[in-house]
Amino acid sequence: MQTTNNPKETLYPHVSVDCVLLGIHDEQLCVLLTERRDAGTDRTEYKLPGSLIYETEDLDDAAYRILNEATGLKRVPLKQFRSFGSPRRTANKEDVLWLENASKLKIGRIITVAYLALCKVKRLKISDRYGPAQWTPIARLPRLPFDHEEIIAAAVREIRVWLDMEPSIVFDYLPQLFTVSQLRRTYEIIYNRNIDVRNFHKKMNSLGYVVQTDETEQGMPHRSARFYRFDKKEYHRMRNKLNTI
Amino acid sequence: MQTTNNPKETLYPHVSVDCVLLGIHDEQLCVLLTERRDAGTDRTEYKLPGSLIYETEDLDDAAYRILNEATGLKRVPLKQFRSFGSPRRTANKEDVLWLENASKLKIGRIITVAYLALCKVKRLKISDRYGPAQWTPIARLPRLPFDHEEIIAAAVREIRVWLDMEPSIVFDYLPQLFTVSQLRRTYEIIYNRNIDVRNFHKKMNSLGYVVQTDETEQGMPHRSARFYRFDKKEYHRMRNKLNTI
DNA sequence: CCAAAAGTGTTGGCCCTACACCCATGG
DNA sequence: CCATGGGTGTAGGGCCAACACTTTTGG
Repeated sequence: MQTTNNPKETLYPHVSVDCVLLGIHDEQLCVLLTERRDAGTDRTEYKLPGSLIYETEDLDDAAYRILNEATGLKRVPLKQFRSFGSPRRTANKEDVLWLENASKLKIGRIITVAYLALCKVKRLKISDRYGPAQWTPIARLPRLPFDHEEIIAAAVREIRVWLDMEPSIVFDYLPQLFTVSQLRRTYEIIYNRNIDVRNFHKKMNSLGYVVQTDETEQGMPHRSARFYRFDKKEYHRMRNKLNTI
Repeated sequence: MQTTNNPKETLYPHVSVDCVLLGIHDEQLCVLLTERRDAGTDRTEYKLPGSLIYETEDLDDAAYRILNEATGLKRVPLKQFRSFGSPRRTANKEDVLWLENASKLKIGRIITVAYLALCKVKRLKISDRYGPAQWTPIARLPRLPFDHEEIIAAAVREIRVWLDMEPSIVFDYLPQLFTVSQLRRTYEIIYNRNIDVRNFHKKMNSLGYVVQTDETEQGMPHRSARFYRFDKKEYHRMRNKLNTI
């Protein structure tokens, strides 16, 4: 892959970054998987988007690079949530062969640092670098290489904690104008439970940073829903107030 | 350090594990630092207990090895909380020289995986492998190598979140029999705020897994306090019930 | 008897939950 | 006019915070 000895273009074959990019498609929580073509076979297998880091690349920068290569997105909040380093990660020789082939490097052991994001499905641009990407329901994952299944399970647990502590990430996911229903469905799918409609309305109206607009959703075969927007300034004002107590 | 090519005794010079071992001493939150002797000088400097991992060593196993080498403890709950991999970690040449000297390996870039634990101060046994260890108040840290100051700051934020989600870790820290005061002081020091005595008593009595014993603390120049114990079975029973809803 | 810490209840506010009906729109 | 989802209020319970006095012990 690399063509020079410039450390910015030289891979560091000991540490990788994998991104668990979550999104919602057909009312299901999905994860973005990229195709992995095994040399010499015509099977198509899937894996988490990820890559070895470069010699002088920061972990966060590597995660944003992978995000961008896989989706075309740039400013989605990404969270490092755990590192996986079991020596048995590379127990499957087929996985190692594939990686050695893809990186042109001799691979021994690899520690991977896992990142998490909530992404808009629609904005997805298919990357030509790592093969096409595909949203796959969490509930119907194919067999994945290394410990990617374990990483995804940890990510699903983690995003709920993250969303509890930093509700703004859900607004990066939604369009600028959204209805309370869209917001509620998003929560329901991420937490995998039903949420009471009235209580949810009350809650959102009490927050202060979810504000009504005068616009409504048109063309629905039922009463039209009001659009709301996320007030980022108010959100950060409230957050700072809490932190300084 | 290593003497053979056995992978169990060969260091993997790309990934290290650092442990932020927190404890309470003189009513202050402290972190365990180990001495680092710089070759050729008689200065004594300090660092977090940590080490490169071995070729075939799991990250968690490395963390427990470091815990044991630094304190003699074996079964303290350790939590991986973040990895640090800025290429600028190794910007200070003195730090790199020291590490190369200590490991007898050429060091380029290192990613470190940071772990956290709450340890009993009293049980501390001084390790002879990495030099003596010393409890140092968080509020008065010396200059530390690499990004150890940043790692400690992240650990202090993290332990509060961890304790909120997994209250049992505080009972691993306390003696088997403890008074409500001891428990409360522990919380006060970790969260760095005062806690109302009556409310705290009520709360602990309502939990179900903090149970009275018939024993009392003797020899105090004031009314003697009742000892309580942690009911581990009840704790896990309640925890499972919550998770299955 | 004094100092020092142990222990104990009540109240109000906030937030969460449960719960049922009318409204607006497109077809 | 009907099907579909949009939108609304109240009451009860649990948890938290604030707050002051009596009890026990050793010296």
